[in-house]
Amino acid sequence: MAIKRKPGPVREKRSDSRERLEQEILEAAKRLFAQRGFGGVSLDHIAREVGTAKQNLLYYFSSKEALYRRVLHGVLDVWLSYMAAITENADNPERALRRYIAGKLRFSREHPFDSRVYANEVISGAPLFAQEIRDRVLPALQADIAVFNQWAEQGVCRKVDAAHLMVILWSSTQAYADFASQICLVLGKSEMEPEDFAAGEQLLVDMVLRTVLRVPAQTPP
Amino acid sequence: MAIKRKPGPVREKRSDSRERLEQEILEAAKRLFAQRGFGGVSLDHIAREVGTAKQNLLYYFSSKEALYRRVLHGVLDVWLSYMAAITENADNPERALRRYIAGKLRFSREHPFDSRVYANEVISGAPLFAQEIRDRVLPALQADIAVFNQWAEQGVCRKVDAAHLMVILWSSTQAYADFASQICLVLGKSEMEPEDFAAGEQLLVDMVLRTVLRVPAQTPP
DNA sequence: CTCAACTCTTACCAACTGGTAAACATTTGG
DNA sequence: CCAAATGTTTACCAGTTGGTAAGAGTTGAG
Repeated sequence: MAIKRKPGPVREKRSDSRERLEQEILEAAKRLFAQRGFGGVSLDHIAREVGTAKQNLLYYFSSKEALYRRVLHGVLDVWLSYMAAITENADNPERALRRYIAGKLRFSREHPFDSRVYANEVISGAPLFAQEIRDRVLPALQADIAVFNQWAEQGVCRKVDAAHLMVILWSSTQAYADFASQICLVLGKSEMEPEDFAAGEQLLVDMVLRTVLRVPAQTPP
Repeated sequence: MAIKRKPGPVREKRSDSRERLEQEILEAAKRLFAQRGFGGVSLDHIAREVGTAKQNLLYYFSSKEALYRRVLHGVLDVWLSYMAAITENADNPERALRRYIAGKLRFSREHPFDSRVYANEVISGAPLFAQEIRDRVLPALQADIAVFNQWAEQGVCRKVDAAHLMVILWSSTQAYADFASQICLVLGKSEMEPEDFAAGEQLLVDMVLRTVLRVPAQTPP
């Protein structure tokens, strides 16, 4: 549990060590915030998880809220890094949508804690997060919506309410991280497996392409 | 803020008064748990909201966890009461799906706090809730899935992965309660209006019917 | 009217909360 | 090797946490 401060044969530079511990703290904090929300986690709790003292956290992060904000910021970095598919494939709606959905589901599978931290924050009204969502998420999203509207105008796809389509895409892909415990109960498994993600992806892609595309996609019957 | 304990002209029976206060406590607790999660709310906090003392909560509910469980139980009551559409309309897939989606969205609009309490609990792994989900939600859900499979066998609708369809239906309808703050940001409003729910409903119904039905639904083009 | 049951309040408690101050230990540049 | 910068620990704090014990008010049935 407790981490070794003295490294192996090669001496670790102090700045490296600092960064490593900082990352460990952020990771542990993320896990715990994801599970219990901001108010349900104490600094002591996080510190114990990392194997150091609470006061040491406050050396690295000036307050609990500051730590939480750093976690949120990191979560958003990861989140956004999975979101570029639509604008990158603006010339090909089908590919754009397929990749977008695949990316978001990959995010849910690879970063469930990030997804849950995000969800917790939004559910509680995003008191600390609204500004950052406005600054970083909204522009990306509005670019996506603009691409949709462009497709519709060009007649290459059906006119849909792009904002609500995004809501549906988001929520159903994130559900595979946030509501994993419930999906497991439904599927009768203790843990989700790759094929479950694949099944969800296939269905969601099918639904979206049927709705959005003018010409049927080359889906297996 | 503080509630009057002395009632109006007609004297209130003791048992009525008790029940009323109990309900008030449950309501306040639900609101707060919805926003901050179990760990983020203190008994004192709830008590102040109701206008009584923390110790009085502990007279009505033996512990914080007991109170929380009661809230969860009530949430599930409401949740389930909106869920019967599919089995009730097993003879008519289109109507069943339309009503199911409409019902779940109505739940999100009319009971956002219930939805959020549910979401918080599931996100944190449903430690206290798993059994009740197994006992009360799963049967209803499996009945719905069975209806889907029956439709598919009868050839009246396309073969879809019913479990994952339910996941998508759930998550996207609940998103209109749980992620309301984010949807508002996207829509550029401070609050969602009935037409926003209607727009989401229309799109979701469209997507589902296109995917599930063999013959196109009578949707306006 | 009386008394027992019920409701609510006061007084506590030990454990924990986020946070501060300062002493101590360790590295590192010069 | 030394001093200054960088980390870590110890000691502490006032406020809050969930929970207990016991007393004070209030109510309704007989």
